Amino acid sequence: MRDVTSSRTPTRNRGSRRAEILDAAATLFAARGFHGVSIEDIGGAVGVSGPALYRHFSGKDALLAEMLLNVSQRLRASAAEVVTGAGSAEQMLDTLIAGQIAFALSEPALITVHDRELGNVPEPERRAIRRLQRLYAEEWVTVLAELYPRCPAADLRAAAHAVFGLLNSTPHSAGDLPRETMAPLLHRMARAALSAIVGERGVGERGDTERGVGERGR
Amino acid sequence: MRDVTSSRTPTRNRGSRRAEILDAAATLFAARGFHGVSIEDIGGAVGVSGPALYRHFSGKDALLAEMLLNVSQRLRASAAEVVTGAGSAEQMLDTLIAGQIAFALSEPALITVHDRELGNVPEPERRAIRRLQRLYAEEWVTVLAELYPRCPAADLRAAAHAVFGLLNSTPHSAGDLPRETMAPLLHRMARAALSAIVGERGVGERGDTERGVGERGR
DNA sequence: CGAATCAGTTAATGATGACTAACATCACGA
DNA sequence: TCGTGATGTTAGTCATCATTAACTGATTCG
Repeated sequence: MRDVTSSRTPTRNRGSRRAEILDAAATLFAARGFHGVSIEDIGGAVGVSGPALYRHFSGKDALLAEMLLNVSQRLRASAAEVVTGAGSAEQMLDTLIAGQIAFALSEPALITVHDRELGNVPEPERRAIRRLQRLYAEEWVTVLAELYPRCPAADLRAAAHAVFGLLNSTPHSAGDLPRETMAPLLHRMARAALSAIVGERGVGERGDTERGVGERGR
Repeated sequence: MRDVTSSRTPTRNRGSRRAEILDAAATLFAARGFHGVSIEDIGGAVGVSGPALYRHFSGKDALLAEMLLNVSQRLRASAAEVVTGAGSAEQMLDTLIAGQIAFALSEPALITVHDRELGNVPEPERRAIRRLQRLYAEEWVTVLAELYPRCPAADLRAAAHAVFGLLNSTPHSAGDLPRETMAPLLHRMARAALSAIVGERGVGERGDTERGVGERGR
């Protein structure tokens, strides 16, 4: 359904405009949020003005939907490939981590939009995206379950999401470190965080039940 | 500047409406984004309709500004208190982590809005908020620098932000685990992630330079 | 050479939304 | 009791914005 690059590609410069628009829109959405960006803004960012977008997308919603669908498909496919392939669970986990880092570092805007704007995707494709996201997370859980068989799946899921948060934080603290330093640092941190899933007593076990920070405004 | 609860408090139920509005707005902003929420929506959420808000805030921007300023002040003050107080660096770090977890778990909406919507705050207070956020991060860096004196400050900063990402991920993976399980899990993961700042060779050092995930759409 | 289609353009149109104005309560304090 | 100020209400106003319409220039295929 919904033919991408309808039937034959438009003679000369194939879907380049389409990709250009998606790219510019991702950057803008990441910076100002879906509703903070106008069709005019997106058009302007690629050198055309306003309603030219409707030659490529059926609307702003559809643009966002395609963008997120694309991202979640890429992530999911790459994770599935890793987990289906050969190697120990340890190796798989390292490859999953490396893949997520590479993605977060090379496409920070997409990562940002991907976990912020799902709520603005219209319903048919919203479900599809959510499903792909869930499948992606489950690939991680599968590998983690092999490494920590005693651990409840819910804990593994929560831990996986926490690591996503860790790895996807790069867009926010961007630019401070060169990629060659940042990537191994994140990898080590993610690896260590996951090693801590199992509940050894005595690390920092106290204090988590304390009240909220600075209970003033109540 | 800009008197909160102007001069004397309004006769009966002091600033309760104000707080109520801030609370409802935080939830809405977290769910649909600043521009995705209308003044009517916010009013409706507290049982008044529309422009009643202007009796309490000078505008939508000002509402957001006050909300974020409040959050960053609370976070910063609590961290400063920890670091200024007594205890080893290890203890301080645990207390910082516990504080951040408590905040993220008890006020997920505020945490979400806090690191998404800064860009929509008008300029006078935008700088103030950014400054407080920076100071908060620097409290962490101070403690980390004591624990890892050989490590460049830039790395520590990046690591701190990564841990913020890890801890603040709770709003997204919300509900899966009870707080009594989630809090210690996050604490252990954060602690372990920070222990990995120092670059031991041989953990997962390969593979981070690989290409982006599923290099299709190019 | 056409005819068709792609890819743009500018000018409506119709909603929505932030903010203002003008008017109503109602609880005090003098 | 009267007035004053805090707090609401409803009905504009003015912008902004997504989307559509009507039209134009190319490029390619027959």
